[in-house]
Amino acid sequence: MATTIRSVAAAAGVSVATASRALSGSPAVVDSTRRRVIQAAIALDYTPSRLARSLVTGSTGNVGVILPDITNPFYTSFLAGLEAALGAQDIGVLIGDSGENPDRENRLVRRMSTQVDGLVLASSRLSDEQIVAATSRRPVVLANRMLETSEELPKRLGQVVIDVHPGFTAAVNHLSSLGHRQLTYVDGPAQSWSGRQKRIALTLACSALGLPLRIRSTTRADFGAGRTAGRQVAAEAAQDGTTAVIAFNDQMALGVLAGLREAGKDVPGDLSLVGCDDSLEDGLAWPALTTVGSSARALGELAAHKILNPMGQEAGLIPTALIVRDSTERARSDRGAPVA
Amino acid sequence: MATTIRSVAAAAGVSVATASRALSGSPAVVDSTRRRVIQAAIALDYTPSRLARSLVTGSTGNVGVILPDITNPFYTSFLAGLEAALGAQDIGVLIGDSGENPDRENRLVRRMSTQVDGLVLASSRLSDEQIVAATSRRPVVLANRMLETSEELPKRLGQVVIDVHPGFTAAVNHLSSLGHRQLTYVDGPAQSWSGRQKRIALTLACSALGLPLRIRSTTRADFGAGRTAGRQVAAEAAQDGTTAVIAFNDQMALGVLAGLREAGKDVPGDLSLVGCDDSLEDGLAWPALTTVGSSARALGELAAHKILNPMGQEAGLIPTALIVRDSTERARSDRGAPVA
DNA sequence: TTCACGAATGAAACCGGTTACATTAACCAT
DNA sequence: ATGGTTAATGTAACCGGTTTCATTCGTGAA
Repeated sequence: MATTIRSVAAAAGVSVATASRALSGSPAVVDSTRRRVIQAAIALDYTPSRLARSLVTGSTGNVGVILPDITNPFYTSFLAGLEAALGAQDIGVLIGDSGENPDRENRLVRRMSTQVDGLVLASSRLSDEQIVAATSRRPVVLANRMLETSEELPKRLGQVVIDVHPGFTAAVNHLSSLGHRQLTYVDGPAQSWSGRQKRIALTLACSALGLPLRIRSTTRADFGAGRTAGRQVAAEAAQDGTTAVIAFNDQMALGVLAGLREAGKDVPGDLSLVGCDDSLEDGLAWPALTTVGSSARALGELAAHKILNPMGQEAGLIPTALIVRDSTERARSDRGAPVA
Repeated sequence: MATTIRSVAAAAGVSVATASRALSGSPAVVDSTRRRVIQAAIALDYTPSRLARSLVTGSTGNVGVILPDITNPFYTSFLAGLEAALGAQDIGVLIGDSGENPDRENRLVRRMSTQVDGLVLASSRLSDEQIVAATSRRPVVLANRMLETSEELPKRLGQVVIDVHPGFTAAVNHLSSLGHRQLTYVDGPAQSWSGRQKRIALTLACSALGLPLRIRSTTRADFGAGRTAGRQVAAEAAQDGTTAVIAFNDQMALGVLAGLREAGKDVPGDLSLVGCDDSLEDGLAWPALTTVGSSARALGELAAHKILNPMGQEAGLIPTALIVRDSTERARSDRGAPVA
């Protein structure tokens, strides 16, 4: 039923070898023959089977991507960047949603491994050992995660991450200069590697300024978790003196915003709020959210590049910067006072 | 290097045929043998090659999905539903972003066709003929789009759509009962099938009530297009008397919201606003957006079901309903007047 | 005892491409 | 003319599984 290369060869009156060579542009075939073959292929509407080709060449022409949550705009942008960069090279993209579940993620790795040339794991929830193990199946690029190992990295492992330091220290400096003296960080899930990076960056920046930092952990990184955290922050702000909140990502920041409002707090009137990722379209939040921005899309493109050119062991870095909008304001206690 | 079924067979001391049977659970293999083979497979960390299997069985175990824009939350939810439903059956998902470009979409169809068991085209930008042509390669499920053809449908074509009528007529009735007498619909791209459905539903509902409807078309369905449309609506509202706006989708509604605000208009004070898709997380918009809701996720799940069980020619339907929130309010001209 | 039959396993073809190697033919130098 | 190159094409093996068909062996009936 399907039109194979043998039917094309027959139609063109040549052997399958010649047909294959003619279609793949080998120079060892004379022009007149090539024309005949191509004409036959067009006439029969022939499309070569990627499966068969992959089987013999050993390269499949597609890569697998595993994300913790397709729905999250950060991963969506990441995926868009990745897909665009790979699609431009005519490479296919297999996706899997791990639902932040390591077992599921591992199953996806196994499942995909035999039909991709490489795997991109975004914010992987696997253990270092599991990741190293995956490496023995296919080349792997970690995005938004790095191995803890100080030993030499597996040869077939690449890493691309967002460097949160510049953005988060800028955020702390910004809040400090606005007179905020007690910050609260609403963290994401404890296993998250990037969450830890953020905690470190914030802790560093705060201690450099002698500012106290309160860290509030959550189990998920979504709107709902942010909301309950927001309510709690509001309830305890009177005691602990928190006047500014930094959130793990923008979705949680929106949740915090909602939680604070439910508790009768105004942003930025009562508390200032800083998000992360700059994943919200203009005007999507009200007030517009001050956020630590970085391009998830750029991260995706970098990951694509890394999986195609495995050379280079150093981690690829995408920088962050603070994007000041309307959700941060001078601390109430500091209002009217001269600028520091 | 890779561990193949032959190495497993050798290790277990059986032929490849027996190894294959043992692993695929054929009853024609005695238990003791099966155990030996399985042990060998585990010892060698054997994972069967999907490629090789597909080549001979003719079924690949994955489906392709083509979306106009991965970044759009509607398609993201759709994709999430689809991936979840297919993943549960251990079916892989290949994605492609057409960028709303028919040529690109066609290339993706060709590219994927040899490595998937079926194709899901979401809001396809292809012509009816092109879609029918794709059908001859693989079974196709159209999502959010139907063929115009009155002739018999190709046997291998399924359709799943969102039935916009209930939601949109409810929206019109809702606005009408609030005293709005001139509505403006901010449409999406003209080629969009679902856009046409929405125009039809609105026109019908309005004429049933004797309400005039102004339709404003745009070229893209994103925030930016909504914003410029919002500015224009604000500028002309004084002349044409528009007091309520319905948007093609929530992203555009947010754009319209931003555009109106830039022009000094308040929502819902000056104008009421209705979105579509209910794609925004709780509290993501301010004020919370009244919207015509339907579950893109459910549509994705239905598409997954349809591609797995091709039986049934009738289009699958996902209903819509109006979700009233805070962006719609009694028309200013009508305030203080008794409720109709 | 012999034969038929069925159960368990093995040998080999096959899926649709690519590619190493063999073959043919044409051309040039001797 | 003859032998050696080289260019163009053909033959067949191969990728890693599945599946058809053949083979072997044990068992029960004749």
